[in-house]
Order: sequence, then structure tokens, then C-alpha cells
Amino acid sequence: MERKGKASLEDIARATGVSKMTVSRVLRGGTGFSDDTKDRVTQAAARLGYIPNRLAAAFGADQASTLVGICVPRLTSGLFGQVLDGVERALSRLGYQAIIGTNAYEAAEEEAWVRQVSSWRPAGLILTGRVHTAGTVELLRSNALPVVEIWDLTTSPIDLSVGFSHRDCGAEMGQFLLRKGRRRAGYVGALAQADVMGRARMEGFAEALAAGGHPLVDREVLLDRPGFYQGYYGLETLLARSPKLDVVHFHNDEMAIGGLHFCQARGIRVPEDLGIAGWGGMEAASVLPKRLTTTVVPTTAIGKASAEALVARIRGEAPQEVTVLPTRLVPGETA
Amino acid sequence: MERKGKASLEDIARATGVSKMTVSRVLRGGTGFSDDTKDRVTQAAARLGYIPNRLAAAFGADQASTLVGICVPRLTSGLFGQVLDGVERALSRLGYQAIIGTNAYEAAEEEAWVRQVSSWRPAGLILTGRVHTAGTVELLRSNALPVVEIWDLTTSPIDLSVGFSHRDCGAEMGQFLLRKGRRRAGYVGALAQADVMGRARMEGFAEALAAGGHPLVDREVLLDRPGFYQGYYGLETLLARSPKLDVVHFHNDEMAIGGLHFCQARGIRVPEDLGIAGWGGMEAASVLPKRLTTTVVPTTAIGKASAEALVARIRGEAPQEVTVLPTRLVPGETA
DNA sequence: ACAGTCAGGTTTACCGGTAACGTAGTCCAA
DNA sequence: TTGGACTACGTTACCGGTAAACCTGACTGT
Repeated sequence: MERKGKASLEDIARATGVSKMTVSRVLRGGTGFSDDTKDRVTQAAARLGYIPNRLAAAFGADQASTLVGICVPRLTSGLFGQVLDGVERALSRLGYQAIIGTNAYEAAEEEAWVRQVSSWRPAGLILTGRVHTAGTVELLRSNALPVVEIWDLTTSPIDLSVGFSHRDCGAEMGQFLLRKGRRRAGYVGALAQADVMGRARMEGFAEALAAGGHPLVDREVLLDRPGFYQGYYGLETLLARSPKLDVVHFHNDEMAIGGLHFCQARGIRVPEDLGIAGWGGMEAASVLPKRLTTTVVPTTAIGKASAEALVARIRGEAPQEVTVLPTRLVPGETA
Repeated sequence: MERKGKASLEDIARATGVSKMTVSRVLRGGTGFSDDTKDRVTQAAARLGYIPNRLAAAFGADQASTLVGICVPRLTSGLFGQVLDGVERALSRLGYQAIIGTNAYEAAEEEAWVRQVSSWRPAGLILTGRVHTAGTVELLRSNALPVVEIWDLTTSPIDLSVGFSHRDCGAEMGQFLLRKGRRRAGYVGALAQADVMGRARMEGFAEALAAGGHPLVDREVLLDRPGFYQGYYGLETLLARSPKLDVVHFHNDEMAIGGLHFCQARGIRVPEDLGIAGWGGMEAASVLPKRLTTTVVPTTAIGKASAEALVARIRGEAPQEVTVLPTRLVPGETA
């Protein structure tokens, strides 16, 4: 039982008395060898602890890399974790490996990541959002790299797109709240400088309200990340400025839950005195004393669908260019 | 402005009139070339849109791969997302790329992943937990692959270890609850078949209670994953069987919050009628109407420290073999 | 005047796997 | 008996980057 830590096809070939090309054919399940040869090669490979070297295979002329890059804004958000989970499972099942990256909502960081990961000659990339630097787009185009843009839908993707419209999410919530009789709406946001998708939701929300004749009264968009505390203090700030609001829509569920606790602390009755609406569909939102009115996002499904579309493209099949995975507004007891 | 999508050192060499070895030296910031040559090469590289081919570099005899594999049980848990965030940031800063994987708490799945990812000749691996198959250990040992085992501390790691003791977490909570006067404790768990780390917490908890003279009265360990609903129904089941408990410790914070809502729904006063304690340190836990008594885990710090230790090992420095990052029991208002 | 040193290169070999192509032997039908 | 088809291989070249060895002319000190 010899072991070197790194047996190559050559080693197996020597041990078996055939050429390394034959070994390659046997181990990749090709044809053109006898059963006897197959057995001897297979046994030698097992005995030597052979581990195929994908680096060498991908390096060759064929460029058969099975690496896929996936870049999300941040990993501390539960939503992106779920997306990643969907991506990873699907890729793994299809025989691909995922290289991850984060861009902190910065297109420039995304470009740096794309440049880095491109040097591994990946088979394809999954990017979050539809805003990219010119450099990124140029890089992807000139390398003819299969790409899926996820999360925020675009009707003219670089290559493929899987997601939903953030603007529509905001608009739908605006219309819903108007139907519920709300007339003086506010908005509490976060990541003001960075998150264009959050901003799209806010704009869709404001537009729908304006179209309904009761425009957005006030908004408080923090520079900070969207967390519970930020929701708490964001609502406090907003209400200090505009005390007569009758409903507040939040950047996401974490912030909305923070807002709910502010109301509880101040004795503001929800939904009687003030309605609260979130976005995202955190599991926590559905087990609150009062179920949060929110929009549920098909995170895992987006991950899965994007990975499958990308692999289809890589394999030369013709996947659907734009896949819409609709969100679902779930009326709760808070608005 | 020519572009082919794949310029090589050779192309730059031709365009500049030097050898590709010289181009390699310039682009890697070596020495042995004039400023004039350097400028011409740099400009040609930019003009041709050169992207280095790490595949080729890693493939060569030097084996200078900058890939690092990281395997966690699941990505849908916020805690592991935070770990991954810490890992990814640190690796990226140090010039490494992360390939992710999940093992669903199964050592056999981990082995399959290690085998897959090994074929990319990674510079090192980060694994979650200290339970691995014999095949995994053999594979890592024979390849002399730098490895960090994170999350659950082991005093005799395969190579390096960064984390804390789950058993101690459970024990500490047991002692704390005894000091608070609790005498009839229960436990609600999840992932009974799979999560050895959750089991370690439960065992530590039970031991501490027994040592204090008031052993664990009853436990309900679900096969399901640890979620809000599972906490809700787990507590319902447990109390149906053992109605006289005065405190219940949960597998994690999600389940504990589920338990809190069960209490709210049934009019059970917390902490007067029943104490509730969680584990993990979800941000949500700290903004509940009553702050949850829980154990905060240094997730991001573990990710960061493990990545840094691994890179130190890869670079031939001598990192600390075992790094303990302590958890912190945070008394809330629920127990 | 000549060996020694050094900057600034070039040449060669190699990593492991695979595509493309070559070849020896066998079998069978015309 | 010959030629075509088929099986079961072997040979060669190549991918892109890098280590190591080698080369060359200019300058230097004695």
C-alpha cells in the first residue's frame, strides 16, 4: 500500500503497464479498452489513492473547468445565505464547484472580484443585481463568459437573468397599503449610498403611493446596514419628524421587527395607531405575536434556478434568458 | 485595441519583443528587467486585456494554488453565514479564494466534498466540527493538506483548530440556571441524528444539572432542523409530557423564540412560570420585548481567525495550533 | 589587458491531462 | 485474398506559467 499523496495517471500507467492515455480513458469512463485493462487500472488507481487533477484537466486546451463564481453583496444577510444554499446544492448536484465572493453593494468591488475569479477560468459566474461597472461588462463580454444576473430582474441581461423586480415589490406594497386605507405613509431604509435594489423598492413604493393620490409623507434612509437596531432608531427618528404617519414600510424584515419593538416600547398600537410592513420574508417575521405584513422572496428557488440556468448555458443548451420568480406579498396583522 | 478574450504571456511577449519569461517576471513584480522593459510590458498587458491564468500557475511544479475550501453543515443558518463572511473577507484580503461546500451534518458528505475539492489542489481547507470519517482524515494526512477545524474545539486537531467547546456552553448554561434557582429543567433540541455539536451542548447541560443535584427532568429532541416552528411545537410536546418544568433550554435561539411565542400563545408567563434560554446569539434575540437569555457565539471572529491561521500555515509560518474564541453567556430577561 | 561582476535578459524543461491521430491485430464478407 | 471495419490500445503535441540554467555585453578593479 504505497502512498505519495499525489499519484498521477503516469504512476498508474507504470503500475499497470499501459499508457497514461488508456488510464485517462478508463478513469473518465470512456471506451476503447478491455474489461481486463479496466479492472487493473481501476484497482491500481484505488491502491495508489489517485485523486484526479482538475487543475491539469481545466488547464488543457479544452478548458473544461467546473468552477462557478458566485458574488453576493454580503453573507451576513440570511436571505443571501439562502440564495447561496440553493446555488451550492444545485451546482454540487450538477458536478460544479462554487467560488464565493462579496461586493458590499459596490460595483467596483464586484469588478475586482470578477477580475480575480476570472484568473481561475471559471465555467460561468453568478452576479447579484443588474448594476455593474463598464469594466465588468466588458470583461465578461470579451471573454464570452456565461453569466447569470440574479436577485434584481433585468429585461436586457448581459447573458441570463433570474429574479424579480424590486421596484414592483415596492409598488405592490404601496398599493396594498392604500387598499387597506392607509393615507400617510413613511419609509425607513438603510444602506442609502450602496443598495440600489433597496432604493428601487423605495421608489416603487413612493410611485405607487403618488399614483394613488397619497404620496409618501417622509422617509428616513440610514447609511448604516439594515439591522434590528437600525429599524428601531430609524423609526424613532422618522416619527420625531413626522408624528402623524399611519403606516411605515421598512427596507427589510429585520428593520421592521426593530420598528415593531420601538412601537411596543412607546406604547404605539400596531396596527391601530401605526401600520408596519417589512420585506424579505424572514422566518422570524411569521412567528411574531402579530404576524408581520411582508413580501416573501423565493431565495432558495432563485439560487437553484440560477445555477441550473447557468449550467444549461455552459453545456451549450439554450436556457430561458429571463426567469421571473415572483415574490408574494403576505398580509399579516401589522398593517 | 485588439482583444481576443484570452491574451497569454506569449502574446504580450510577442507584442513587446521580449521573452515570456521576462513578461512573467515583470507582471509578478520580480527583478531583472529595465524600467523601459517594465513599462512596455505593463502597457502591452493592459492593452491586450491580459488576465493571468492561475490555473496554469497552480498547475506548475510549484503548486502555488490560492484556493481554500470551506465546508459548513448548512448555509441557511445565519450563524454559518456569519462564519463564512469572516472567512471570505479574511481570505480575500490575503489573496485567496474560497470554494464552499455543505455537508448537512453528515461526515460522509464531508468526505465526498473533500474528495471533490482536493482535485482542485487547494492550498488548504476549513472544516466544521471535529468529527470526520477515517477516509477524510487519511486523505488530509496523506496529502499533508493544511486544515483548520472550526466551530467545535478539539484539543488534538488534525492540524489546526479554532473555536469553542459546545459541551462547555451547555454546562455553563446549566450552572447559570441553577444559580438562578431553577430546579426542574427541560431541553428542546433538533437534528437528533446529525448534529453532534448540538448534542454536545445538551450533554454538557445535563451533566452540569446532574452535578448540581437537580438533573435534567425531560428532553424533546426533534429529528427536524432547528427552526421557529420546531421550537414552538417542541416546547408544546415537552410540556404536554412534563408540565412542571420551571425552565427550558433550547438547541438555538430560533427555537427559543419559537418557544417564547408558544408561551405567549398559552399565557405562560416568562420568566415567572417558565424560564427560556437559547443559544447562538441571533441579533433578533436581543430586541425581543424581553431579551432572550442566550449564549453569544463569536461567529465572524471564528471565520476570520480560522482563515488567518490557515494562511499562516500555508505560508509556512507557525500558527497557534488551537485557538479558543470564548462564547459569552448573556443573561436576558427570559430566565 | 583581462578576469570578475552584474544587470538584463533568453532558453529549456516541466507540471498532468486530453485531443488528435497512428497502428497492430482480428474478424468477416465479397 | 483482400480490403474494410472494428477493437484496443500507444504516441505526440499542446495548454500557460515558472524554476533553473544559461547567455551576453558593459562596466569595474587591479
